[in-house]
Amino acid sequence: MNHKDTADPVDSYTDRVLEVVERIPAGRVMSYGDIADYLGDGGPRQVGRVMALWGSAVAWWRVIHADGSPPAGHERAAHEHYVAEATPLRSSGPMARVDMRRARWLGDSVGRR
DNA sequence: GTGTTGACAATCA
DNA sequence: CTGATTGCCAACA
Repeated sequence: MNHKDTADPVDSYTDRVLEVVERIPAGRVMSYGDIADYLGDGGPRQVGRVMALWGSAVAWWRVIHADGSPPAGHERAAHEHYVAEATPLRSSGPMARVDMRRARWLGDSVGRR
């Protein structure tokens, strides 16, 4: 029958990444690598690609770099959200970034910190 | 099939 | 803190 099924559910991987982002509570953030690690597949670049395409449909400001810096080109927009969401910031210098040590959120890890 | 690019990450200077 | 370098993986020309 079909030689190859055109399975195009918007990419199962894309759907999985967006679902995790939706799961991130306000005031917390996850790094691209953390999401990839949480899914157990792909890499930080694959997550970044999904966010670039569908990020506008989710809380993209809660997905940032591993060093706590917002995505390129949206630093200003992200900063507005952090203030509104009461995200722990660390303005230890000329540029403000998220305090990953406190804002980093993992799945149902109760024993965080 | 190869080379380049990208909303990345970690390490070194 | 800034910059450069390497590793990683997928999409694109």
